[in-house]
Amino acid sequence: MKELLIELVRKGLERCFADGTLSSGLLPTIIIEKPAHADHGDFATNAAMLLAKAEKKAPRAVAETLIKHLEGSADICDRVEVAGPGFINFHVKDDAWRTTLLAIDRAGADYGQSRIGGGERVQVEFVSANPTGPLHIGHGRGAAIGDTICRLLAVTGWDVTREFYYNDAGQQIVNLALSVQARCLGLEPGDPRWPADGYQGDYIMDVARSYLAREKVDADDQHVTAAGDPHDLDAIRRFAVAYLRREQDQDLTAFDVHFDVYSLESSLYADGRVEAVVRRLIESGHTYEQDGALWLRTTDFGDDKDRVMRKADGSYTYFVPDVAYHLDKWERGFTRVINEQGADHHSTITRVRAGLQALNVGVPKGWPEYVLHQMVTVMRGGQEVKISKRAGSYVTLRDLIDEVGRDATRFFFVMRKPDSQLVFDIDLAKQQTLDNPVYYVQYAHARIRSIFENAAEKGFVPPETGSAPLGRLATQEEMTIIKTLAAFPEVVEGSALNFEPHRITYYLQELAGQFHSFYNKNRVITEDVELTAARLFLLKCVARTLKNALAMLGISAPEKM
RNA sequence: GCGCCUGUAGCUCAGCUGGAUAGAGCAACGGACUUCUAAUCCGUAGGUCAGAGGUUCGAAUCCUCUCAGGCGUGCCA
Repeated sequence: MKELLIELVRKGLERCFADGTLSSGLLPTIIIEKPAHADHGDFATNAAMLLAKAEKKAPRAVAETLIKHLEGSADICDRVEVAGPGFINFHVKDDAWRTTLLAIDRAGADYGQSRIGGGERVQVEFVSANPTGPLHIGHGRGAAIGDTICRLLAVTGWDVTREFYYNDAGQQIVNLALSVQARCLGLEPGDPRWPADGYQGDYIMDVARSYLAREKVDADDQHVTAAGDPHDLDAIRRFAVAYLRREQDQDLTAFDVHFDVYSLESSLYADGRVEAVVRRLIESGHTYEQDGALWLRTTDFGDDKDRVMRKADGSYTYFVPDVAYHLDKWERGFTRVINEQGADHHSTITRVRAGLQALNVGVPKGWPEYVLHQMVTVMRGGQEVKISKRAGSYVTLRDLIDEVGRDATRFFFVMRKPDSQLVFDIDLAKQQTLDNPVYYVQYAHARIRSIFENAAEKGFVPPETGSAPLGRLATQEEMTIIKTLAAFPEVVEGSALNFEPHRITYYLQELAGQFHSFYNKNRVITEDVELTAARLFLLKCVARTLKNALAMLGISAPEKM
């Protein structure tokens, strides 16, 4: 609908310029928006106000001129009028609105999709948790946001690759192996022989027990059988990594999050990519030695201080393999890469980009793109649940899924825009009441299915496309719903382009609310066969749109509740 | 000190990239079940958009400064 009007206005302006009634010839970017108030019509454009200055005429006068040159508007609109300081308001015909239902029904499961991505490849890296413990609530938010962004990009025409990167080589992993070994030997935290930075969580005991029992673990990307020898630290390390990766995979699977590619930091060292990047950075002239360390002059690329690449002990700081990894992404041909991360790691952005710029291989300055999510605090019983990773006490993603369910957990994680800190109220998420938005939305879907079941018993079936007497849809509630349904593709597009999954949750709540409102005022199944058919058709479109939107969030649309 | 994020109704948050009279859900108050799911709906009340300047036809939105909170600012990741 919006596109039709943009085209209408554009042609109108061209006519004005052609016959000289408007002289500037400046074609502004035509913006069609939805006015805040219903009396201002369905759509409005500010084109005349934008042109007023160049035309040296009053905005309203420009608007009047433009309206006279809009041809074909009568097909779509009842009224087109100048309003306020110079807006042009479009009042779209009810029939034009009703017609959109046919397109929705025809599109079916594809309704809401578009091709703005043009089939371009895009890689999204998210979660990327190190295999040193279970996924916590912060990873959960990252998983939900990252996966939803992938789903949104996929339905808007991108070719999406989901990637998970993890560190299986650094000091953290050594600490992990030492911790498991300590447990194998029966040590406990506090023992003088307990490793200095050991992991104290109980899950370490599970790893040790499994290792000693010579179990075999299958992660998505790793398959390891335990050696069982408590003195073989290398074998313990390999086993522990695979074990914890498997745990993470199980959690992610339960969350309906799946990856196409796993990238290991160790592989960057093993095949020399890290060394190669260091060599190329030195050749670039952006490095120097000082205090026994090798530095990258990241201040050449907007950082506020230079950063150490190679420490005095000869090992590399974390961002060097990060640069090597991102160079690899670039060389794999991903011109578009999005990294979803916690905002607590935002300092890596400048460093990774600086490293890539220093390499001078044609990487654009803003590449890769980042979506950062702010912290999550967990509330239970009105109290904040404190997180202490060292002591091993924190709310895991698994806890949440088990306790509040996958659907509610996913909904809550994407309900706020990533930039906002999120308060995850476990009690609220668990409630199966109207306070809980995910149930509110799902209930709308289940309710419609229930109506269909009821209708079927009376011999009514939602009509096929084209055969529905749409003209019978005339109440205010019905028209409101139709207009909301018609806006869905734009909402999806905006949500995808801005990496803002929360827009879908707001849309869902709005549509569900409008349906509930309609339901309470109108009966669907009545003696009036035509009206019944029309309303069943409308509800078919509502259920379809709810289901499609929920699917974009990885949330189910239940038939019954 | 510096960088990033945030500040909108009592609470939790939207506000479509600068539009017309700033919205929703909770909480509060008052209503609606002999009818397709009351897990619902209808109504009332609630605002110095943190504050001060600026940009322009027009600012919650853009710029500057101030205040408050979070996160970073490591030869940790």
